[in-house]
Amino acid sequence: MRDGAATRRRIAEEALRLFSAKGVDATSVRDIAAAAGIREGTIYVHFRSKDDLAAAIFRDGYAAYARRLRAVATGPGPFPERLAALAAAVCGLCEDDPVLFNFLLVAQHRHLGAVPRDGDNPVDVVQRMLAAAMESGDIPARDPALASAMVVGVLVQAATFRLYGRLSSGLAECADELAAACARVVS
Amino acid sequence: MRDGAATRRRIAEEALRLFSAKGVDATSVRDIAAAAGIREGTIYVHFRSKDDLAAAIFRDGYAAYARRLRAVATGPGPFPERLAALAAAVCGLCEDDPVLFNFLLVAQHRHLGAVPRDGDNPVDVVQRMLAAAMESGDIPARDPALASAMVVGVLVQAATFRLYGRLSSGLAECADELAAACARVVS
DNA sequence: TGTACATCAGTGAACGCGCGTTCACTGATGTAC
DNA sequence: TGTACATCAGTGAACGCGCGTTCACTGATGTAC
Repeated sequence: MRDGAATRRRIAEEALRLFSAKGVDATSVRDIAAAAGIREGTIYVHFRSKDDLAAAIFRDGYAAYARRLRAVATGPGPFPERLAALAAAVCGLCEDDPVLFNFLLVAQHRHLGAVPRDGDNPVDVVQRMLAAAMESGDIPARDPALASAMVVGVLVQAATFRLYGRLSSGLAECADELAAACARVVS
Repeated sequence: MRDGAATRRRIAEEALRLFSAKGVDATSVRDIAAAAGIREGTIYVHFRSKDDLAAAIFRDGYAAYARRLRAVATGPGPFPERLAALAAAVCGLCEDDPVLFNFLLVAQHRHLGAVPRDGDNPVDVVQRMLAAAMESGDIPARDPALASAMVVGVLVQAATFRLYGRLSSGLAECADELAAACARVVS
């Protein structure tokens, strides 16, 4: 009955953990309240609805993800280095916070429609980076959307395989190989 | 009150359509029954539960998908041709039956755990094809799982972009370019 | 061909359960005087 | 410093609704004689 911001954070944290593990629909408001050590009603002090909670978690996680990618994608270095850094960043995000990564992966199909196309979006970050590289002649020109599908596909599918236990090694050990694959696929 | 097999097929068809459009959880048994022109109880004549229905649709769709890929992946031609045929097959499946493709995409995270690793699995088909190509020296040796992630990633992400309207052209027009991208990424 | 019967797809109404959400209330905290 | 008050995070019990599922029953169909 004190620090509202901390409670809100705890609700979001526990909801993310449960949404990621069981899916949004299989997680009840009571599950979340119990995990956060509060009553159901309290959730509605901080969020308008369960759907609003899920959307807020997705929006924030997706935006944070985009920010981290933008930081390496728009750096000053040469394109090949920035592409390698991008691959490493995706591997790092998947390894460091698999719960968030898995949630974004599973929930994307539900929330992607509501994502703004303003750059707070990991895919747009990649697409702009590749479009700029085409303009400056670093890579051959092709449809930037298709090129970003290739790079995103290589990285996200590898991360997905990792989450599903299809990969024998960790993503960190694959980062260099994935970076090289991204370079090959857009070359 | 007559042809049970036809009714079962109609239930599965309408359920697939609704599951693909709204998601499994947002589709009620009553929705499916109404779409199929029957009463709710009839669904339980043909399926043990709603979950069983969704699982059966996923299993059958995934297996059919695997069969079509296996047909082109294990053909007699040289590896580059078979890889190109694989890319074309994925594009064809996405364009010909976007409802099924979208359902498999969205529902995979729920049902992938129950998928057997016996080759009735699109990913295993690709992985085996690439492992064989490595053995015969068609492509450099690397972790087959990682290599299949790259190829599957390129193709599925392009198809995903297509379904989300991120691609200006159809997948059929991209098939050649995607085939080339797959060849580059495993080279 | 006509009759009796078994089968089973399909019906229709009902079941209870768990869900998301609401709301009057509590009580700790910070602030004004 | 002490008192009165406003604020608002959090409670606890309850709400009704829609969900998946059940089941006794119907009646069309195919079969045996």
